[in-house]
Amino acid sequence: MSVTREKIIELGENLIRSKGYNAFSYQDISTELGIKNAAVHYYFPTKENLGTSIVKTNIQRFEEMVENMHSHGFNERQQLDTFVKIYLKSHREQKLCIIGSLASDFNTLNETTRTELKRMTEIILKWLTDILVTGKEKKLFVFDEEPQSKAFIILSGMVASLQVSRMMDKMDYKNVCQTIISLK
Amino acid sequence: MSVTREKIIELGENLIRSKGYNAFSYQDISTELGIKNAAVHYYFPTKENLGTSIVKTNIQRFEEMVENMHSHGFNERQQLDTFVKIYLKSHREQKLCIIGSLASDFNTLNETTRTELKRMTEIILKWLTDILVTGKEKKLFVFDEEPQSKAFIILSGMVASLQVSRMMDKMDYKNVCQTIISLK
DNA sequence: TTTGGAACTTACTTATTAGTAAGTATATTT
DNA sequence: AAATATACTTACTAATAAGTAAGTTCCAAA
Repeated sequence: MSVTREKIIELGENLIRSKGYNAFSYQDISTELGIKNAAVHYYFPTKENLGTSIVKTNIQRFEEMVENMHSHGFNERQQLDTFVKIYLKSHREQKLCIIGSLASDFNTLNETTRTELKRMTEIILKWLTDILVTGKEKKLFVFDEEPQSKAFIILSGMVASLQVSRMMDKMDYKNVCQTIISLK
Repeated sequence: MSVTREKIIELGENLIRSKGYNAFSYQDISTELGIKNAAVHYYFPTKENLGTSIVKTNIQRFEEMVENMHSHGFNERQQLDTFVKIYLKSHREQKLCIIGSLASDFNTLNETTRTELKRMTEIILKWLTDILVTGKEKKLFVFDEEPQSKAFIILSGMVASLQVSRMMDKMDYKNVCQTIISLK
């Protein structure tokens, strides 16, 4: 695959996560890459195309991470910790996650991008739920709630704590993440 | 105060909460109100003015709600339930809360709107923390975490559950809220 | 050596945006 | 009755947005 194409996706993702979908333009990308506006359209004819590709890339990256954890024999706790680490990194970079950024602009997204975003959310929630169920069976986690609700709350907590923490100066973000998962 | 002015603020708030700050225009407002674009600028010269006024109005509304609860002798549990009800209503209306919507666009907001949004977040978090502390003293709530962390997690949970639930079809949102506060 | 395609640029168009300057109608005050 | 203020409209400007059509450069295959 083309290097420029990959750079556009990467830059687009970072722009969405820092400025938001409706605040970034093809000009932002082309200027940064030292190419012309039309060159971005060459790879992604419309902004919808780019948006959808960015979400698809994120899904792929997540699935690769999960596969990677399996092949390394990570247990459920280690897998959950790895997931939380993604958010710790986002917090350090002062960026939102792709779900949180696009969720706010959901009503302005086109159908295909929406569908992919929904799919991504469902994939993560399913993975989280599975991990919670198996981890509980293995007595790695202790909790009383429905695994599905618990998964939903962990994801919501991660997504919004990035958003809210951006508005708070002093914040023990790591501690907040620990409390959110709070699986003894 | 002018009726038109109030209508603009109300409409602007709803537009931010459904489309996002960078996706709505003065045209959206003027068309809906049957007035001209310039009439909106008459009341709010710049979009920054409008954004700031919308946040300020929300702060005022929140403070009035708190005063109202105090004068009605609501205990801490009743107060927390009232707070959660705001989010249940938002969920029914398929809208985000003002904090969640603007948090995503935070980096594109001007300084004054940012400051007001920060102030609003701090006011809510302080109120939540106080309620948790007092409610725990009165043995209305039982929890082990730091009240500040708990307050942060409750707010984050409410904010993001609106965002994430918008992407999920079937959802027991009320149950999720109950689990988030999960104060026995 | 030509042909074809990939990766662009040039040079636009059209639409929409925030914002403004100057004017008008109507009601209120002096 | 004249002056003033309120609440707009008319008619713009300048900037930026997404998107496109046609051309160019360069490399690799036939």
